[in-house]
Amino acid sequence: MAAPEGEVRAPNANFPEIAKRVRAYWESAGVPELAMSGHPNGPVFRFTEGPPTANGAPHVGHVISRTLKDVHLRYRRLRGDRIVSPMAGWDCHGLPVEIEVEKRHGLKSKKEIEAFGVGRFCDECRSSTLAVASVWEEMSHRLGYWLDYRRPYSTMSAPYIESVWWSLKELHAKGLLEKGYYVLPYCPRCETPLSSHEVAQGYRDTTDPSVTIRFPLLAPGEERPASLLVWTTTPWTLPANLLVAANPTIPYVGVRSAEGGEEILAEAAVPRYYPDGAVVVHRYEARDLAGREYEPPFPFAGEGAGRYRVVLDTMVDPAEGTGFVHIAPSFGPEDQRIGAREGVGVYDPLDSRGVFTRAVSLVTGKSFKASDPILLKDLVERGKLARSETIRHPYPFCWRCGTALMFRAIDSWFVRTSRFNERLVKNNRTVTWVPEHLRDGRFGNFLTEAKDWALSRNRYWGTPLPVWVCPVGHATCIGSFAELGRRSGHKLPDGFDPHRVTVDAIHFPCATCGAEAKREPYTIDAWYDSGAAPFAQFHYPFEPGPFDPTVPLDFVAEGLDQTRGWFYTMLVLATALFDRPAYKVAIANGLVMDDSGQKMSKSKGNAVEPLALLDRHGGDVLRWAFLTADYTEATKLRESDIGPSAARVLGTLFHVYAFYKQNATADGLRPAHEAPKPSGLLDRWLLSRLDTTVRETTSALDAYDPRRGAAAIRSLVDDLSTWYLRRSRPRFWTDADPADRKAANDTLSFTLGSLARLLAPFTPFAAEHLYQELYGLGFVDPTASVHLTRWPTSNSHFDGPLNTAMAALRAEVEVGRELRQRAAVKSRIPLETFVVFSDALAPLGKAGDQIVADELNVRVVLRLPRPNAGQFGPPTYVVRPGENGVAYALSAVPTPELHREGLVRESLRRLQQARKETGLEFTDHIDLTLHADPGLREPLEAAKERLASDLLADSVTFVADDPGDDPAFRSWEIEGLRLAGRIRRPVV
RNA sequence: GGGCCCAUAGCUUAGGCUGGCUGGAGCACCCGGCUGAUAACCGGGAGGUCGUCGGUUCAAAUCCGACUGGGCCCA
Repeated sequence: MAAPEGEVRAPNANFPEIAKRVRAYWESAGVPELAMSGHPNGPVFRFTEGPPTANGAPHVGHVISRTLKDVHLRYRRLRGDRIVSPMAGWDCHGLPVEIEVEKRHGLKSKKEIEAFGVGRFCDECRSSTLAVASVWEEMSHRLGYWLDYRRPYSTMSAPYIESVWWSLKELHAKGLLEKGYYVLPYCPRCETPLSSHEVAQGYRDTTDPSVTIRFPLLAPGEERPASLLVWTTTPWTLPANLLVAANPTIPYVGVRSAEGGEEILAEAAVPRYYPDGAVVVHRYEARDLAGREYEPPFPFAGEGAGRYRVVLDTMVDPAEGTGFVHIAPSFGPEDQRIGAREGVGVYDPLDSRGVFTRAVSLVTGKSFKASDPILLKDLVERGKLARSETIRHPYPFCWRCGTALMFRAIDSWFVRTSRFNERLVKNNRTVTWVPEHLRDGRFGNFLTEAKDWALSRNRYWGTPLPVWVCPVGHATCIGSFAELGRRSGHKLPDGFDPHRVTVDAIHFPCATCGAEAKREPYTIDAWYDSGAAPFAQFHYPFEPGPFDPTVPLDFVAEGLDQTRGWFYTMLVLATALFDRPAYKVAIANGLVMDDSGQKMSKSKGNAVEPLALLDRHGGDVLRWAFLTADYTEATKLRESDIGPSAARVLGTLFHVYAFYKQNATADGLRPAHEAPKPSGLLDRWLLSRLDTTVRETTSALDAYDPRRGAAAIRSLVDDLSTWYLRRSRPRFWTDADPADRKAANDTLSFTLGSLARLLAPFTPFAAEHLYQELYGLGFVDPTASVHLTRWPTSNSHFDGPLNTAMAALRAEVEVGRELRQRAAVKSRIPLETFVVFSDALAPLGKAGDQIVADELNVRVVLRLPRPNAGQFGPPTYVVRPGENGVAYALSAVPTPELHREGLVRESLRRLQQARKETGLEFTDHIDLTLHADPGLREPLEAAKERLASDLLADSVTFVADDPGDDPAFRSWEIEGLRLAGRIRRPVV
């Protein structure tokens, strides 16, 4: 609905517009730079920006974590801290970048990449990397997240890589970086192993075969042919079968099969396999079966010592399958362990792309997954397939390219995190987690079970693993470019690029044996790069910088998904390198859901684009919405809810400011920078409330709970507008008591200025706008920014009893209003008496009673001892009991005199409205001409002086003749009496 | 399959650790008032099995257990 003409609206309460204007000021005046370089001698507040993947666009979840980070950084700056470091950062290496370049150039395999040229490929990766950096920066600017974007750290820069090398050498020297041949999750498309935390991101439900195969026991001489029933969901691993494992703790039985043979399985599995009943012909202990030999399902692996027999292992789950597990040591971690124990070697018939080699003639040239049906068909033809079904279960896929992963044994370099699990746990115990339960819950559990970190990747675009190995196998880990130059005998050129090709080309004689050492052809997990950010961003230890290896970061914040990612890798590196926690406080925000509670994702099409969202609402509004929601939980983003929550606070505050500005016009009225010392009740109360809010907000932000701080501010703004200002309005425009007007002006302006500073961390644009406007700073001087001021301190105005008494007084007023409504007398008509029957004193003495009288529009507020209550009652009074034996009574009937006064007030209100609708400012003088019916004319004439002063009328003239429908007049009917009035600007 | 977290009015939520009076508040809604007042202000009203079931207790939104739904993580 359109606003009625002439209605006064809060100016400039368009938050996206305000944000634009403020941003323009910040950028042209250089405010962020000044703020970020401020307090050079202040206490150090250690922070590191978690580097976003530089080729992935930001999503709404990032808006939350960036808001949380910015709130605390701004707060610390206002407290006088020096933030080390406010550097923005980019995570530039790794598969995501490679995959994008592969797509762009239509490269489908590593072979094609090598044909394309590794150097050229890496150049493409490098240049594609920062393509979305500008989107991130724009998002951050609109959100008001201040970082140093001009000198960001980048995980692909040479100094950064050198720091990473330094750290790897440290780990190597401590024996924590080792090569091994282990079964790892492996992506056949990317042709590289992945780490467990990468795998964790890619589980999806999928349908696989669920088949039971007969493994005939070799039992020359036995009359009845017996087979082991072996269950698997990966038929493609059967050609690599070398053993069958049984559980030593459970009983097995032989059951007569349809063909008359015997099928052996765990007794517990019988009901699942033979729901219609089974004829048990034999009972076995597991140890009876141990050592029995069987005919392998496929012959390709060939003979080998100890192969194709039953072994015992407790890892066999009695509740699943048949109680026999087929063991292919190259394709499962447990399989590898058992195979190694039994000394049967490994057999891996797949090439690096997961394609069967010639050795398995049946499926040669087929990929592992595609081989399942062919192998199964062959088993059927040979009568080996006992049962064939499908199963729906979670299975891991490559988190970046989506290909089904496999587990396979492969050479890889590891960080031996399992050797210092307890220290990870111990260091984590010192961390203040928000939410708290993460510490010993999800994150803590993960640490206890942390496995070795498979660090190496058989890829191209990443930090090269700085390990050179000679043919004998002596490994040399290089910890700096200088060391590499020394070893190789050539000084490295200026602008040396420590990536593959360049680094691969460097060989040197092995320090131990003199043979030529070549680099291990791996890059490292990009998560290691980001975990190194706290020190590598400073090129530690090669350059003097603010990094202190003995001290953890004060604060980090990221999405909950980073518990396995950045939060984890930082902790691992801090523990391994410096034997201390990585951070003191860690905030993890929940994911953002759409308005129906579904996870947002591009594929579902329900993702909200953060730039568009910021455009529509402005950074302040979005920040406020997220800060006042429970951001530690999954947060539903309902766009219709975003606006109102902030408008409630900021809109109200801007209105109060607009009121202030409109009235602070008298000579000598200036906004107060220092706390005034007013004597008036309301002023003292407001300053006390302000101080309460300063204390509460400070304690909330100190405890990393911005939500509590925001609630405190909201409460103050509400009290400011709906009580202080409502009760104080006339003080701002009457010249009757200049001292009082100044006191009101000082109190209000000081409170507004303090609120601007309190809001600065929460809603930086609106806070700046209010501050600049209030003090008339003009949006030009960078040093005058609210973000360069100091955080408000608690002052001497705090007055607990005053806060309590005012609350009690407001409760009395509430009761009075209720009674007035029961009396059915409009507030405009004054009533005689409001009585409080209580033994307690008036909450705020006479001044307080005056407020009550004004609020209720009564002549007198009486306080009487309780026993008197009986003398007051209907019909003269409306009464109401209160708490603790207190009672209230209000005159129910206005006297004729009061009624006349009500008529005057009603007329005044109409005329004021008319003034406003005529388009006059409050300061414009008028000439007023009135015609009224006799019953109205008499009280109006009696109140002529009041009419003149309230309406700023230089003349008030009564005319006896009804002006009729003269368009210069407006007319009203008041309680059945006619009033007509003409408002004119005075003729000069 | 295992673990962690969440559930209070149509919406956003306070309270929960430490059990105790009619479970507060804001938005939206209805009635009325007020206005030198904004996305207003003031009074009143309606709206809650505090997810469900069970247990402990004189007493449970709160403590315990199970379940349902949602989210996340592990395997």
